[in-house]
Amino acid sequence: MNISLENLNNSQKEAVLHTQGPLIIFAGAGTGKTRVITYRIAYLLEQGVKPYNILAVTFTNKAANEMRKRVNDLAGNIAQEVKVSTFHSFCLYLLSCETKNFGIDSNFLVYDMGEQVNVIKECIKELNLDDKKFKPTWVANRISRAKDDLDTPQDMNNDCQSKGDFYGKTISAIYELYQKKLKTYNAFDFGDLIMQTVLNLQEHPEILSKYQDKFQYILVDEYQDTNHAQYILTKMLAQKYKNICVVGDDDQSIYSWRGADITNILDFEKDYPDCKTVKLEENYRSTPKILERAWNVIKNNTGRVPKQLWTNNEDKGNINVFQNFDENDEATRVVDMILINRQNGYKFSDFAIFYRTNAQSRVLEDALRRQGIAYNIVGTLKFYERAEIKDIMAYLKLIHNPNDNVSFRRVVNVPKRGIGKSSMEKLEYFATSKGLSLYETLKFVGTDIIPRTSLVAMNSFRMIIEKNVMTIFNKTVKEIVETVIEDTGYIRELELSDNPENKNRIENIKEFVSAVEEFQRISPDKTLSGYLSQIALVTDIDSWQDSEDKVTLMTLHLAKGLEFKNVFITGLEEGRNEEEGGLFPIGKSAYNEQELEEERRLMYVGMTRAKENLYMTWATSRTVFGKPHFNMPSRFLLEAGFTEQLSNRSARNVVNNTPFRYKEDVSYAPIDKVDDNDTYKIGTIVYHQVFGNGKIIEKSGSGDNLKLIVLFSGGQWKKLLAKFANLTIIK
DNA sequence: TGAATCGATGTTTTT
DNA sequence: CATCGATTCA
Repeated sequence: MNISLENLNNSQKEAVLHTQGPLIIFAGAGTGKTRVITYRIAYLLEQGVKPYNILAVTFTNKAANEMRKRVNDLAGNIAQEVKVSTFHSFCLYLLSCETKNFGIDSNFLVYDMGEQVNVIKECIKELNLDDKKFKPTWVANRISRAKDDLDTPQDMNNDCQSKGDFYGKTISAIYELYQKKLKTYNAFDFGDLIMQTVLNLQEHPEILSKYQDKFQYILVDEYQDTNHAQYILTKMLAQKYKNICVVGDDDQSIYSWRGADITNILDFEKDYPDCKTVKLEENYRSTPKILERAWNVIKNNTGRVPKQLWTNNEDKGNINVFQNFDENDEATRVVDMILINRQNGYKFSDFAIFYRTNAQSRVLEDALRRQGIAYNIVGTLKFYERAEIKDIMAYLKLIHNPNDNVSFRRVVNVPKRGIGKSSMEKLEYFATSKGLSLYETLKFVGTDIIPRTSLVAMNSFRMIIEKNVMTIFNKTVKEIVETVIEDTGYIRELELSDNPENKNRIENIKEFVSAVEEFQRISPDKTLSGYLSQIALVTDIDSWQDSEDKVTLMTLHLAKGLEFKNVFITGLEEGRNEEEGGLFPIGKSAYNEQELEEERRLMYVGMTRAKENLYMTWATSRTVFGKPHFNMPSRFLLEAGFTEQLSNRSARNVVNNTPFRYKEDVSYAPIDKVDDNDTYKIGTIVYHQVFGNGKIIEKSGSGDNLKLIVLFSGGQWKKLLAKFANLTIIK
């Protein structure tokens, strides 16, 4: 092996060659981050570092797979032994290896969000709490955040006690019961995977030491998205050798709502005072135009690590901003632009449509389907979240661990066996009083507790599980799945009904069977238990194929790390007031500086995905919950420097004749962040004699020179000199 | 027991 | 508006 570093620029080379000691790489969008990581690993191997001494952590399986593949291409088969995985699968691996030492039942499972919420519902019921006041999903969220911060139920309780937070104290009680239940069901949720790994390693220094010696070289990708628990985990592992390299971009931190702590990247230099810092600022992805606009947006954020992307790329392509009448108009416009632009030789797979919320995808899908354009939608109805898949999975989980009450409840009457609510309640009651799982209880109850017909049905259900439990080691996972489908008559039931949806469901189950087959082919751990623990960590984007010639639709969050020649960012709408909220920046985030900055980073991420053409669209009217809402253009459009745009009807004609023209206001004044005038605040609603009511979106200058940009209802806006505009403040 | 109907409720974003 | 849950009726 002989790694040539010819293909790297100086900063990249610096990052690759610094093999000993802590290193932080600020890698802006499109600056060849993955290339640096893969070269770095290859270079380490060339220097004689053993592959099994290297750990590379990413956030998605897709990123992990890609990295593994690219290291392999570069360094050859030796790279197979490098541990490349996501945080979650790494912890799963570690916990599975150490079940004995950590005192964990080796049959443990990973619960997904739905299952997590189910258990929480149970807890709320059991504690006689009002589920209106303690919304299960909200509680689940609170608990997950606590785990991200490594807070135990006791920590949470103490914390809330000292703050006098009565509500939070109750949540800590739910949290405590929830943990107890997870223990009896022998399950971990996502947060547990990380937190339990950390806690156990803290408790067992000798085992920690073993892993420190094993992973002497640690690489963390997307470091800006790590939460406290993940931060502690990497810090612990790296403590002995301090060969830790983290790669990230504070401007692309978009997961704080999931516990990601941006200070982890900003404070790295404090943790490792002797660390080396490398900034990658040369962008190889986008045109100068795109970078300039993206920069205009992101520079409005405070507390950034100073850096600015630049590029030598050819200045081609264009940026278009479209105002549309409503969301249907917007969708039609997007599809029109795809069809027009395709005549320039682009494939459908060169286009991506991004949106802020999943709900926006439907209208876009309809428009694409009308034109017969093939599309791939990533994220909404996740494959493994479909009811039919979850049903089959629940059977598998029960076979793996019959005490899993969550799965038991899910499928005891699926397909219909005539087991109703009242019978289940009786079983539940009896199980609670005996302290047994539902499945165990079923073995003891007689007709004195549950009516004969129901009991017979329940027992036939139990026999299906039992029969499969006995053969679990003689069969492949695929065979078990097939037996389950056969024994339960799941597909037969679907075939009987003439619900057209059922055809899809059957297709999905068949797809599921082939996915299981695929698992068997590639996974080293081919057992049922291996399968179940893997599958919980699989996400939609992992299986997304970019080889097909299809338009890609996804949320802006999922877009991170990807690139497309043509990018649409849709729904760029500013709300008119705090109560109604907007779409992007979403909801109340426009009124909270921290949240607003995260929205801005999300916009930045979206824009920097584009290689050649960027389209940004918004609609004056958008239907929300069946009611039309009137919005104004997003402030991000203004920040980017677009104060004029191709408007509704005229735009389409302009576009058809000269497709790639765009209007922009190059003299757009830089935004003055100093708020030295309290009369006119950003967000203030004002009245103008000619234009009516509007909202102040931006301001610049001061005193007599104070300039305001006011967006008036109806979507038009004006730059006004405050001195002459004679505005009346409404609110 | 289970299908049907009514009403409340909700949208960020997801490993 | 669409989905989920609870309540009602066959």
